[in-house]
Amino acid sequence: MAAKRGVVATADAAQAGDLAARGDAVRLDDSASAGKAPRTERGRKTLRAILDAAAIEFGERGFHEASVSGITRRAGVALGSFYTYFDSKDAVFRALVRDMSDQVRDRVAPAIRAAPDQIAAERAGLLEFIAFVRGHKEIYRIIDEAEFVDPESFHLHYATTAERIAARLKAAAARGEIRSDVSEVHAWAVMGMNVFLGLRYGVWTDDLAPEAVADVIADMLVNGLAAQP
Amino acid sequence: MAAKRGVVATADAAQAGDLAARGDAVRLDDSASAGKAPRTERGRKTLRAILDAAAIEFGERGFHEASVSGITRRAGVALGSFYTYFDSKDAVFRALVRDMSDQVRDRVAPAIRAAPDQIAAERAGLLEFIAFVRGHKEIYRIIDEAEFVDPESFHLHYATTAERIAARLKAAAARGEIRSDVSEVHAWAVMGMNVFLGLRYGVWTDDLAPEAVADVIADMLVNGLAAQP
DNA sequence: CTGAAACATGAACCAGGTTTCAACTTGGGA
DNA sequence: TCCCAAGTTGAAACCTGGTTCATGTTTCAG
Repeated sequence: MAAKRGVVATADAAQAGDLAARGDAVRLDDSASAGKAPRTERGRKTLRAILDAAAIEFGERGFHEASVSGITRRAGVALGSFYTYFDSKDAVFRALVRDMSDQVRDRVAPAIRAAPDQIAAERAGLLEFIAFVRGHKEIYRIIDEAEFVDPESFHLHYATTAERIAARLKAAAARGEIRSDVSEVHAWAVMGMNVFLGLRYGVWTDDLAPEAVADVIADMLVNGLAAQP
Repeated sequence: MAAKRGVVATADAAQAGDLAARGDAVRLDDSASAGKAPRTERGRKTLRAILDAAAIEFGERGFHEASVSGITRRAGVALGSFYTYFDSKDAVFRALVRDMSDQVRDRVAPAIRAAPDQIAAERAGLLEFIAFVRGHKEIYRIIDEAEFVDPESFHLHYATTAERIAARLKAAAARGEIRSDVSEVHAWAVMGMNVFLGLRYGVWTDDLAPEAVADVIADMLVNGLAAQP
């Protein structure tokens, strides 16, 4: 768990520490609504506290149950300060969805890149994804709820994820590592598997090691479900 | 498209015709909140109109954007009549989630039962599921939003679906039709694939025939992703 | 036919939460 | 040191929509 960062970081907000720990100032500034980016260090700290608090508030209560006053209370700032950085409740949510989507990608991509072959890559990707989810159980509530609150981001998240999977499968096929006829359908199948396995073994319970899940799936990707010889 | 059923069925409500066409009186009576089941034919018609309208309203606008007055307007009944049958907005939603969950099962199960072997069964199940989804695009919005509005139903829906899949895979394994080590992990993988393929090829666009999707997946279940000899 | 139960109606009530705003504080550059 | 743009504050205006309820209408068993 990250240490507190100044007086504005309440105990609650500190729980989302690594969101802030990335310390990505450019992306942080982008997160605020247009024309509302902070201009001083003080402002950046407040924006950060609000974003961290929002991730927790939305994750725990869902978009509609969540309240702006709940966010500011967790962040330890006044209600009005929220509107210094965001135009609306919707706006923070949108910022958060984009941020979460980016975080998953940034976390999973390196693991995939480091794998020696494509089956190992899919295994590593799933493994890393489940691990990520265990540390960010709020991600499902936020991305799933985007279907209703911010459909564009929802669509974009899954469309680009599927495209990324399709691209890497096709590249692997070109290298002869997997079957040559891989398609968008395979990509969506892989994505669907991963998302549901993340929900079941990442969010719902920790009763099975991510490695065990990844092993089963890697084996299934190689051999299918057919009876083994 | 089903024909209108009496004056209370507005054009909008009639779109969800087959919900009513099942004409399952017992389940319909269950749908109302406790102690609010209709006792006359007139009451049953009104409840049915409200349920049909609710499916459309929730499907189009999502739970929170949807309004009780929107439901009653579509159903062609007064606002107060809603509370003759349901205790709250949450209550209709809950009734609808259970109903949708049952509908999917009732539609997919026979197709699976009729298949000659387990791979054919999985293919038929996916095929039927995509077909069902194309006729009920609102199902994703309703079941997905249950994660927030009615978590128990959401959990139950996926937990029981996964159990059903696991059970049929294990039975097939016992018959020697598929690999003998199938587990809950395989079941969740299959479910995840199906759900996402339904979203992509059932809800998002109709650009690929369900048969084509099902063929690709059936082949993948037999041979995996590994390079073909 | 008749009356009591079931059903229908929609204006009004009300709680809860978003957003505004005018007054106040802070901090860093000149 | 002084100044002012940036940032902070929280009470209250404002909205929205769920729920209630008193009144009127329909149904059907006896």
